[in-house]
Amino acid sequence: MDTQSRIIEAAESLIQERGFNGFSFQDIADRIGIKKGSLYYHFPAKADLGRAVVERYRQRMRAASDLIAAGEVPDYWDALELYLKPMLAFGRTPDDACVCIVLAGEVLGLPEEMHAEIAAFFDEHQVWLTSLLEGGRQAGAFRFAAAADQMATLIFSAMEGGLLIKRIKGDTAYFDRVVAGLLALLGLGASGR
Amino acid sequence: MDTQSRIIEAAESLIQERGFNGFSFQDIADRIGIKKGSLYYHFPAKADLGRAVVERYRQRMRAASDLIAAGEVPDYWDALELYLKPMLAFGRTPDDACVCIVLAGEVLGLPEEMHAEIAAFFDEHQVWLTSLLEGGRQAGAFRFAAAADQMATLIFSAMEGGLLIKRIKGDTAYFDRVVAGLLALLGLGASGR
DNA sequence: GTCTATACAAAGATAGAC
DNA sequence: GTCTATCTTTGTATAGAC
Repeated sequence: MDTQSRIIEAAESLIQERGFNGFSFQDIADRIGIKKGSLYYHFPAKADLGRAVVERYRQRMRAASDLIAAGEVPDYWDALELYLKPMLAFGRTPDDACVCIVLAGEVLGLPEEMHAEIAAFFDEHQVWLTSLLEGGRQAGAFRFAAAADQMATLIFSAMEGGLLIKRIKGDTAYFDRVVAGLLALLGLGASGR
Repeated sequence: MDTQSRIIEAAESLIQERGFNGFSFQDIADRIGIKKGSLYYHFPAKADLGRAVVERYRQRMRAASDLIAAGEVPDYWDALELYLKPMLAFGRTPDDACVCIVLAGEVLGLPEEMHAEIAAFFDEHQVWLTSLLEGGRQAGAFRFAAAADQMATLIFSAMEGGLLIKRIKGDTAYFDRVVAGLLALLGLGASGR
């Protein structure tokens, strides 16, 4: 892999572990075996690297929605499952969490350049999940009592919060309970799956 | 107020805004109008201050549960309302969030001394909310489909996650939707209130 | 593209005067 | 208890050689 990508990758995992202000260029240099000074050839400032990390992460987390939006996954249940896959995968390890929710904690300590990227992540997932849920309900695949946008907000918030909490406990069972609670309440389980 | 408390208070709001690695003793000195060196008389190291902040925060957030546990709030609905009050208050401002969920994001970048305090916060709320919900159900005040511990985990995670997300959007309506979704799904609204 | 060297500021922390 | 002064290390960043 090219150096730029390796830098972004190392930065992503450092952010996820310690937050944006919890690592330095030196840490990255150590992890990928390059000298600190060389990093500035690829990213003129730490803020630029931060922005690149979120951009890449955002794009990666959008992969499922793109497939689904393109009509490649006609079944609503398959679509929901595919969409939630990456988050559920984080939940299955003791130490992983969503990069954007970690960064959200530090808001005012972050360079301005990163704010919009992070906010956009939450916005697009909010919009997208809402329309998946609404579509699924109209198609008769999902059944739930509240408004679709409330539903989407609830699901997403619970997963994001759950990831942070399970991690500090080092206990994947915590996140499992979030998911189980969600499934039970959504009445999703009632509709055939 | 005494200097120690003013230091802890300033640190708490700085942590909440920027995370633990996003502020320095200099920032605190500036906020409360004292010299940086003087802070070390009260807290020998930043880690000690961090620990003190979480301890105080934890105690404050336990106030409602203590009252309720002491039998001072006989009605389950009143108890739930009182218990959730501080979190809901965070939700009503654009910039507030729970100190512990902010810190949870930085885990590996935090001094060891803080880990146990933070984990304890989440543990005690998990245990306590579970028993409140279970008690309320048995008393016929609450009605919900899932297990009480799943319910508690879901409610708490959703609020914690929701606070971080509403803050980065600067949009209190986001958190309102979390709460609305929770109420709708819990079927809590169905039982008389 | 990567390295070494270096500038410069800030952070964490200590010592000693008042 | 608070101040000034100082030390040390780290972090961000730049310059110039290879």
